[in-house]
Amino acid sequence: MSKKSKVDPRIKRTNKYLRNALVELLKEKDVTSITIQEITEKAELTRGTFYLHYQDKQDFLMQSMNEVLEELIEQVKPKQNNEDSSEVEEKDESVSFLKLFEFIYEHASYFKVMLSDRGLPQFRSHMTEIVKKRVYGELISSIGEAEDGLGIPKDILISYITSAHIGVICSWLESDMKFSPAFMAEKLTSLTLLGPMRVAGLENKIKLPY
Amino acid sequence: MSKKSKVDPRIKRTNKYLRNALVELLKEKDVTSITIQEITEKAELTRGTFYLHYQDKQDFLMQSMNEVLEELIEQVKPKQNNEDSSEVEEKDESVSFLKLFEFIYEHASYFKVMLSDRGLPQFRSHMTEIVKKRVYGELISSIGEAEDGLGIPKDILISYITSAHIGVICSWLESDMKFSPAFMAEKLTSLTLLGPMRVAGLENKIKLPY
DNA sequence: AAACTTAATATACATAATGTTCATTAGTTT
DNA sequence: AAACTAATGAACATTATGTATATTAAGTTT
Repeated sequence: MSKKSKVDPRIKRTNKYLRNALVELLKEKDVTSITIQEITEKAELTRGTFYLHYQDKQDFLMQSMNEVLEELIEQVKPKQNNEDSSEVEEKDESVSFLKLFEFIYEHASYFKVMLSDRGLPQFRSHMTEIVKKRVYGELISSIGEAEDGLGIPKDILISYITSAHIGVICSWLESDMKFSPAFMAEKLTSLTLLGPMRVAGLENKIKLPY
Repeated sequence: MSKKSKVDPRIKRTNKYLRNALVELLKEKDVTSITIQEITEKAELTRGTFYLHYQDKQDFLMQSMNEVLEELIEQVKPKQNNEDSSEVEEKDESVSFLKLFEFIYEHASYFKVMLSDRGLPQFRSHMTEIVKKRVYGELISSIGEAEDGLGIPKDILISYITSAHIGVICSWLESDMKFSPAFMAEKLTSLTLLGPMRVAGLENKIKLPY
């Protein structure tokens, strides 16, 4: 049960070809209009081979999506303090957002198409859940489990922050990563902690309507 | 060129049936796996009738999406001051967010499915653009056209705020509109103006990592 | 290196959805 | 009532899907 599972290299190869073909096709057309035919053609495989591994298109899309996102979850997961370790690794929670940006940077072309409206809608919602968990974790570590007493319903707060994160990630991808992961992680954190207006330096120029 | 265009009532009827059928089907399965057959069947029309009006499924989806969203744009658009009017209607910009929530409330079941991952991905991106324009408008009215001098790149700022709005709208829809449009508009505005942490009352409890 | 095992291929086939055509019926407009 | 046009019904060619099977090729075991 160790790291290296003995998966037939032909299977690995086939999966790789299929996934690469998918990404290539997603650069040209949206996921809906891509057929299994096209995928296997571009992958230079038989259509029968596809059905040897996946039930249908949806199954294939979900599996390849999950592979990437499970890897992402691994990366972003805060290091669990080794119980035996004398050094408690009390690392900053927000480092995980840096790791998030770094991981996305590594797989930029995949994330870019999948988060665009050509990609699988489920990809976005899956990613949103992942980010939400992290946001939630950050908040709890700051304020405890306090259910209310907040000035605002918790789910609104969490949705606001989470979705803001996703939006910034998308715009970063669309700009072809104009800024470094570190820069993005820092800005994103201060946007949330200080609020967008204060970060922009517009604090006094705004009028509160209510 | 007045309001009422003389469109054959049969066409209106057909379109209505098709759109209703779509919404019904979207409650059960995702847009990808819905066929033209099913749509026309549920609408109790011939498949040939469908092709009388639309090129293909995508065309149909886009057209019905645009109908709804153009109506939304109309609603959300700030009233243009009548030049001749002695009373300049200097209404609060943020009223437009109230109108946004009210419109969505009226069409909740449609927005709910379309923004879910069963819906058209283009719907989300289209809506994001609409909201972005309004966010942009609000910002400019507060700070002028200032390109920089902001403490943060403008597109990051705009994306953060815009996407946060969409996220709050989605979570509101998913909760089946637990709160009133007015409540939502107010919370959303203060989240942005004051920042999520200040609104939540967590301002002092947080640690700034950088 | 030979024998075993399994992945990939080539091919064929049934099924389902698409998109088009056209004559006929039914509903609207003038 | 006549003219117009939308909707129907039916047929048809085309394309993608999903399944099955015998054969070839590649990887694993002994």
